[in-house]
Amino acid sequence: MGGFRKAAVGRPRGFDIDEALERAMQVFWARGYEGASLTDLTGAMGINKTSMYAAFGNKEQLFRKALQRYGQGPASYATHALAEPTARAVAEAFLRGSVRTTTRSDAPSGCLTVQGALASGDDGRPAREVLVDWRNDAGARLEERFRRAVDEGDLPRDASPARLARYIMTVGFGIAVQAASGRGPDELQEIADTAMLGWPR
Amino acid sequence: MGGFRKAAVGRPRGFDIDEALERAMQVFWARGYEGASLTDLTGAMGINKTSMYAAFGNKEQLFRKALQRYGQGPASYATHALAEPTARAVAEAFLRGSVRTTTRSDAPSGCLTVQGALASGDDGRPAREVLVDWRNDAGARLEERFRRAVDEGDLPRDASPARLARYIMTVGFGIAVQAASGRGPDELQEIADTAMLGWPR
DNA sequence: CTAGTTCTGTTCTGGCCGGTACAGAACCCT
DNA sequence: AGGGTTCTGTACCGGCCAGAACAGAACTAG
Repeated sequence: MGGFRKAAVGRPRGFDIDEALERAMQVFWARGYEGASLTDLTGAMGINKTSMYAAFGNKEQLFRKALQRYGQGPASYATHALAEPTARAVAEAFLRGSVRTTTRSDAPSGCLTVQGALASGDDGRPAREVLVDWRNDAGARLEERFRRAVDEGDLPRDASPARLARYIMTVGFGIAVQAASGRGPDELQEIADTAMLGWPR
Repeated sequence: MGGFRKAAVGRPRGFDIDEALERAMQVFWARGYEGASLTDLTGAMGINKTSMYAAFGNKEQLFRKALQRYGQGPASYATHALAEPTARAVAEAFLRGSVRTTTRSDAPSGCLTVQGALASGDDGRPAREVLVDWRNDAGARLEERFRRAVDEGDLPRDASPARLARYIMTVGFGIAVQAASGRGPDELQEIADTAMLGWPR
């Protein structure tokens, strides 16, 4: 009884909701939350406003869906990196992933979660808050992974998981800013390598 | 024979142009270029639109003036740091300055040049470009200083000034993002210290 | 076929955006 | 005093914003 995601009755949707979300994600990625107007979004999605509202609710909910997709797609490196066997390998994979993701040729430069809403007017506040949470979550998962590494003896006893996680996140954010400024993948990977020079041995 | 900055004749300006610019800078700092509306700006400046247009030209020129003031005021650490005697001291002073500036209690969190316009709509493009230039300039001056350090034997022969400068800039940007996410000065200084662990000896 | 449901395109809204026109106020110089 | 100049306040502009109303189209279930 009930709980169908998609209704079996009524006029069928005339567009691919997944593809439309992908396009919307790219627009948010390039222009940020407030910088992306409904006209920009629906234009890229190939639908009109009414269809967008029917399918996603409103602009903010569309953004949340797009962010979710971002986390499962382009930013999945942040999760996959945690599976590396050592803390060093995790950090390296994380930074390598951030370099690749922020300099893809088929997507905007930079990181959606950084560009999305660092500063904004009042309308952008909800987006800003959800992005702050998103970034903090990513840091917390990294910290947890490093804590495990200490427990396993992979990191020295006196290493601070929180400190290392914050450091790696910070470098990742910095890489995103540099990518948005137009730096290429080679320069950024060099930065990532430099950042690992001080890693505990 | 002309060239007067301020006219000697006509009704005198009814507000302190310097103080108004200071207020405008803070609004741009907190909300970014596009996020700061003329209503926000003139409200904080204590004047109305007409006066702002008469004094500064338009929103973009006001932003440029505010950015200039930012460089000479809150962000002057970037220049002062270059005067430190060693490359390590320069890097440390630069990061320390970025931590302090992005976590001042009397100013918005974060860095104006990062928050101002990372991503934006079409209207924000000029601001975005001027900020990219600003950030690149800061990196170039750091690189030049490190190059001198190599010449002086202060840094090892095989050290890459460009690489080190980009790394320090990247960490500075990352710190700015973290500050905007609400991190406090102690956490950020710890990050800065961590970032220096890999510095060439 | 009809009724019910859902999607689509057009049209409209009130509000805010950056920017301007204009009249009057406040000053200097003669 | 009077003219020239510059600043200030009000009122206004077209344009875009996010969002809603509504009619009709396209489907399923009976």
